[in-house]
Amino acid sequence: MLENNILQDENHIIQERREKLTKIRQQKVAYPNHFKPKNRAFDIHKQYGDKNAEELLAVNIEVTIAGRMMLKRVMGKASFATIQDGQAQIQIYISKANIDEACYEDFKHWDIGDIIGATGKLFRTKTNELTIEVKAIELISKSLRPLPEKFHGLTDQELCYRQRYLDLIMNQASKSVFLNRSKIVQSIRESMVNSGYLEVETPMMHVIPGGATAKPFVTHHNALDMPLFLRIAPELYLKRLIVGGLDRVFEINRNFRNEGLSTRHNPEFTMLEFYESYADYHSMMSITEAILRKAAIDSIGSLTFEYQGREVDLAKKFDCLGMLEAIIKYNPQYQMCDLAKPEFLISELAKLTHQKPKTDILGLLQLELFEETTETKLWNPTFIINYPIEVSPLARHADNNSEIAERFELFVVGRELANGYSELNDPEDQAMRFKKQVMQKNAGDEEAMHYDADYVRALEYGMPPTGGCGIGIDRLVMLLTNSPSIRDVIFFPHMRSEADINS
RNA sequence: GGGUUGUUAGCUCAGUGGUAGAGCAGCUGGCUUUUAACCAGUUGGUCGCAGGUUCAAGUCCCGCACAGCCCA
Repeated sequence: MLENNILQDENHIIQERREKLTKIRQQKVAYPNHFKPKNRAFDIHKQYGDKNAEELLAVNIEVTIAGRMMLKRVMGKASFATIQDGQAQIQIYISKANIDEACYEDFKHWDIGDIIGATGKLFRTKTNELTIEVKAIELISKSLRPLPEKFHGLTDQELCYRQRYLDLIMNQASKSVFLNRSKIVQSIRESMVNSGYLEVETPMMHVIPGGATAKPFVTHHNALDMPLFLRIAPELYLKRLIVGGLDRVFEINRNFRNEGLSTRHNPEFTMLEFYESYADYHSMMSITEAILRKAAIDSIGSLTFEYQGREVDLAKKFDCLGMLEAIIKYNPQYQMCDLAKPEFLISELAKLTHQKPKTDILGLLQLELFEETTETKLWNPTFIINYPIEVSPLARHADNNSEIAERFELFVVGRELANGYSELNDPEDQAMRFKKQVMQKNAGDEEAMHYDADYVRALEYGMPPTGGCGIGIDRLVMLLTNSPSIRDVIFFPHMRSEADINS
């Protein structure tokens, strides 16, 4: 059955190449592991890119490279090929006059996509291209599948996502997105470590899913015969560490949410969360600004850039607005007094969404109206503060107003990028908030939180006042790499299974 | 979940109800400085899957799968 499926997408090109491979196997080790490249194309260009033909001749530099053959031009007794290694491409020149005749004949039958190694000295061609004049060349790894067409490359989005390896071979722009992703994550680590934060790892499998309002994935532990949930957020564990006295902690890791897929949602996504004792949501906003600026500089080298054709400016101090203020600022048809009336909000939301809101809780209605009318209009970075307490069950309430959480969310290009607050460290208040969540869950809200008794117990030992924040790494990478879809910044985004490959 | 567009050779794409096409890749031959090399010849198809209408379907109709975009 398996063999059947493997053969299913065989074609005559693959057949030809298998026959070539069979011949290679008869002569030598087909996939040898002895070739050691001494140079990389990027370094060669960097080091010798400014040397002219005479200078190259004078210094007589010999290099040894290995990589994938991307282009091949055979002209009788001499040929050119383009070799691509990790970072760049370089041209090689193979003349029958310079190498063994049998080897040259072999080379003529090697395919685009094959991985080869070559040694030779650098020179410039008539058209002034830096090129390696090959004196020894060998096939290192035979490629059985044809690469996409050399000019158009791979453009089918679905294939780019499903066969990312092929996308990375063919599309330098795609590779560059992922190089930037790595730089961004590295930059964030530096920001945190430089500020005295300790990088930690907390469980990915939770007995009680917590730290966010979201549907979890469920799995089962056989030996203990118990259900386990893939984590929706690390928050409650990181704050347990704050209770334990690790006073500045951060974690960059995956969260899992059992929700729909979209250009902004993948079921597993990467979050940075960080917590600092004796800090509050204002200090978290400052740190967030600093992290984003450093990440932009360290990856793309600028604080201003385009996202999907429109300028984004991270240089100016980020705007900061109350949630209700923001609604009114961007939707002047509303009055502040209206936004305190549930019946007004219900009728507005019904108009906007063409369905009756599922809740009559004031804070939830206000948040929903904000999401409907305002969120997408927040293009340049804007902190939204003064969230209703009902939608912030883990956040401290303001000292002078028990209805308002000391919480912010950061929006950029109309999307939520970060969420932080002064953490709720009053164990009795937290117990009450969990109880309210449980009531909502019992009333049918699948996303409401569970009661986490161990977390309350931890708070009962005393947690210092703490500020905490989460930043969506995938969305940050989208922003800084001008990527329209979250799938463009995740190597292997979740896809429905292919009908014919694994069935 | 709804709307919409797409799915044709390994890739990129044409295709007016009447014999399934091109370029690249592959194969054969030619060519000692090419640049998506070039020239000549040539192989390769379950037209996403399954039904229907029709003398005749890649093309029209229905359903399904997968994907893109928009909306929720």
